[in-house]
Amino acid sequence: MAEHDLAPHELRVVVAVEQARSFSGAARDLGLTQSAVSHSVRGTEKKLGAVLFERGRRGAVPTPAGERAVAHARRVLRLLETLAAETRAAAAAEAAGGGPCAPDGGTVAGPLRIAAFRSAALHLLPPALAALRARHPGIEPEVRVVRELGRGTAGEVADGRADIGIATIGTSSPIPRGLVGGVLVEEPYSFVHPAGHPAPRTLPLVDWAENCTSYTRDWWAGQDWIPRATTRTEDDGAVLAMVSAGHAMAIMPALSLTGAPPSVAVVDLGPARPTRSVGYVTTSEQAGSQVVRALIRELRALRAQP
Amino acid sequence: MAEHDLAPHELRVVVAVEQARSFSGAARDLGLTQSAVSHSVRGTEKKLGAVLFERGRRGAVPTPAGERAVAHARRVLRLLETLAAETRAAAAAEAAGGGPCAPDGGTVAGPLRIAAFRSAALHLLPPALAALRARHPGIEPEVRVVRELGRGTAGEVADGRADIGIATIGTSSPIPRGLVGGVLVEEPYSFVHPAGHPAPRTLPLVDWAENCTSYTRDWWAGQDWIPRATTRTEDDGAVLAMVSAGHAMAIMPALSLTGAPPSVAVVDLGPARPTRSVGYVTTSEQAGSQVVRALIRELRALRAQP
DNA sequence: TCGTTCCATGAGGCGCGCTCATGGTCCGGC
DNA sequence: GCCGGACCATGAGCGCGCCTCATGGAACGA
Repeated sequence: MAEHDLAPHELRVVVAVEQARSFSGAARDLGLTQSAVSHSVRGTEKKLGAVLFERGRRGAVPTPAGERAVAHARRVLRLLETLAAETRAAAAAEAAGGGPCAPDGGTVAGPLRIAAFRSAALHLLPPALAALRARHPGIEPEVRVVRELGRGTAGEVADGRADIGIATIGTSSPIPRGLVGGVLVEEPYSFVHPAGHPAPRTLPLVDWAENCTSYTRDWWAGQDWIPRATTRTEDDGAVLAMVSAGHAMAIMPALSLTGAPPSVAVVDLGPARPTRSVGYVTTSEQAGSQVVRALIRELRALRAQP
Repeated sequence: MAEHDLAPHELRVVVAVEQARSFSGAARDLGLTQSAVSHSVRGTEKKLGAVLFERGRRGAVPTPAGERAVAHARRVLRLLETLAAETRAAAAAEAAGGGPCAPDGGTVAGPLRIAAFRSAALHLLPPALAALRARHPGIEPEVRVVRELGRGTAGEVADGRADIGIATIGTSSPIPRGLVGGVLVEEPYSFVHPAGHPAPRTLPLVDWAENCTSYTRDWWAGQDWIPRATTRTEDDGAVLAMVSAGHAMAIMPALSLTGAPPSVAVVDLGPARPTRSVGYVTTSEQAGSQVVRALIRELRALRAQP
């Protein structure tokens, strides 16, 4: 049995090839020769005993086995970064604080890649990140907005492209296998319409692609009226703009309504209102890392004091 | 900035040094020279910019930074194993099933390191592992017997030396922080004595080091007799041997009595009998992995059909 | 047919991780 | 006190593995 293990540079090559969907492109990205990439991939495939990429005229496309390997490779690389950052931080804390030094919760440092859906990135993360940076200046957060469609932010985490994802969690989109997570806030939907409109129910309802209608469907079923028409827009920002301009009404979650202009009237839907769960998703490895835990702590703290 | 990353063999060295608490010991364990270990650790420390081990006359002891680094190193290595195993499994599934291939939950394969206390390893695991191998031939289980003393099997799991531990779970030994687990069986203690003995209560009581007396203490308190004498032996196997030979009586859990010879009489203690909980302990990371879940499933299936 | 754009392959240089050999330091024993 | 042993450190040298350079083959479009 080949006890050969995969070196980090081999993992990087495989990740780059998947991203570039081409050997020569990956070589350019990595500052290597196309030959080096070809040799490296071949060696990796030999060690694993599996073909990772289907080579074609138009580049290289990963096989199912390759997809898996790449996703894990990204996670390994990320964990190596974490190892280095946390070890350095621990050493620095030890040198500075001297003495027996707090075993945990000392200095936290290193990069933190966050994937979030739009309204969370705009309204939920900024205060949390401000508090995080204030407490731990060494952390370097990086937020990427990901549309909550398909595999959504959880997919980014599963594929190793993010350390933690801010996602909507529900029965129709549970936490995927192999990932861990938790609910941060249960936020209510409200009825929004142009302020001062005499008959908002006569306006067309607008919806947006990311909005999971399953949250509001039950509520609609219990109503004694249905909207005149339903149109669909790009995102919740566009919905808010249309409502603000007086052209539509909508059912929107609280997070999308943060900082809504006064031209938008927000009406609480009462005790039977629909709600959605917003939570975090991360990998089991990262769940143990200091940076991820620190962010979750700040997010939890916000819940009490928004 | 040194963009150098840590190679798997460097991680292995660091882990081995932590385990052996000595450079030369780690070298022996790895089949390397003491010099190689010294060079490797020094290089790793240089790359990380942190001292990982305090070298002394009596070996090497990890610094706080070293502890962190080792813990992460074990995770990285484990994740690399998972990468290889899952990639191979995906490739095999692809080759066999052909077609678009199930994205998940298909073939389960890879190493599975189990720590168990003696009687569980002897009587609980074999049927579960047999069923596991039958269902998933790709899994490579490895059972290590660990005395349920001190940190016990849970300690093995916490330290990354096992993926799952079979442990006794109770108020005096709860599931440690940071680990997850569950109860598999609630098993009763029985009174055992030499078959045909006219007055078994006159025999001395034997106990063994691993047996947590807290389980049986309450029961003894409710009895109207106390044993003539109490002696302590190595393990439950020795206890059974002494009872079988006619020299003693004992209070033993069902698992230790599996396959007891006919020379041992087992007496049910009735509805007020003491019981103990046997369960599994694993890390939150491993809890999500396919192999661990598969084993737990088999163990649960056994509960119904022992 | 030629040019372009992919990936594959063979030969050679060179860095890195290994071993061997040796040295330094602290300890306990006679 | 001095030696022997158990540690780890360090320098020299060797060989394997990874990279580059150069070249080849295959597919596609003009």
